[in-house]
Amino acid sequence: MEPDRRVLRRQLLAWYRARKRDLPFRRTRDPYAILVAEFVLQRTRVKAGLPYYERFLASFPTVRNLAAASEMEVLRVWEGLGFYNRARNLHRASKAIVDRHDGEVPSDLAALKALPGIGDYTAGAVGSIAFGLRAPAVDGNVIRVVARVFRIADYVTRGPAKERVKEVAAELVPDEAPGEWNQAVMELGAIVCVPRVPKCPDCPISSECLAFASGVQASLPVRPTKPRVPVVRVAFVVAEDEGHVFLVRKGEGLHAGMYRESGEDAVRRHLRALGLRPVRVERFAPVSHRFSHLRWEGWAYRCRAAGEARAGEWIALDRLSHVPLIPFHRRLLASAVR
DNA sequence: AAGACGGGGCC
DNA sequence: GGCCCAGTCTT
Repeated sequence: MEPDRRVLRRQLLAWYRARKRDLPFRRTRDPYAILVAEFVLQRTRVKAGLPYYERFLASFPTVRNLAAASEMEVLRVWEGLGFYNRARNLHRASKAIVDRHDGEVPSDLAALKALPGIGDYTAGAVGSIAFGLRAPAVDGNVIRVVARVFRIADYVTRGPAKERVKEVAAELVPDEAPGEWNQAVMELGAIVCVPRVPKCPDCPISSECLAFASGVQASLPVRPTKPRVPVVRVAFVVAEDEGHVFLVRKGEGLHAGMYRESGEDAVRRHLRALGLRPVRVERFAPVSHRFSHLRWEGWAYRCRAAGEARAGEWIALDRLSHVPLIPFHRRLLASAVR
């Protein structure tokens, strides 16, 4: 028997209103603050993103503030959170909002989705929470809750199961308080209907849950297993030349927009291009770092160069705190220049 | 439809 | 060590 939509809405909304966490982005009505929160929370747990949300708003309190900042300043605030294209896209979005929408976050779905970094989820979240639009916001939590309550047992990443999840999620959104409803489903997925061992005894809608009724909740939703993590051989170099460190700003790809050390060969090439002569290169520390989808293995080198750098990406040691680095590089540099 | 893109939490 | 997370963009 199908879950009762009316019971689902009533029970879950009542639970949410009584038990929701007191989160800073739930205390504001400012569409810009809500937009910032949604960007920060893309593929990121509330616990991990919260400090960054606060820090970001403290640094850029208004959309015009953000639009006026440089990309480097924005990335400095984002440093450590990951998925750095989010920061670049949010920055670009702020500029578009100033240019095309007179500095006001647009209040319709189409205009929201036209902004860089805003897809179906974020448009629905901002639209419903900030502007009361009856739009679904289907994130990982919603997929999990819907797959369980409606016992959707096929791969939710593709095909008809994916469509069914989106369809059900959209149909459940009530006319009244759509923003509260979307947050209620996400809240349930975040603290009760959790991935591994869901807390069904605490669940306000377990009476309507088809997965719970048949005891299969822990095995839903179903996702294809992911490919193996490749190993990348690397050589990182710290070049010492009167206190300068050689850094390369990444254009695109991994860590786009961040500064990082280049590989040994690239450093030698670049040093020569700068009119410098690599004099000595010595290995000083093994490098082993695992990311979510790849692993670095190799060595870090210290090198000394002769000559005087004319120009290029030389950053003085005492200015390292002013450029966006990934945390791994910051730690490596700290150990290298100690 | 699949792959790229971070980093951290948790078992 | 593997899985997952308040996703989006590009092939």
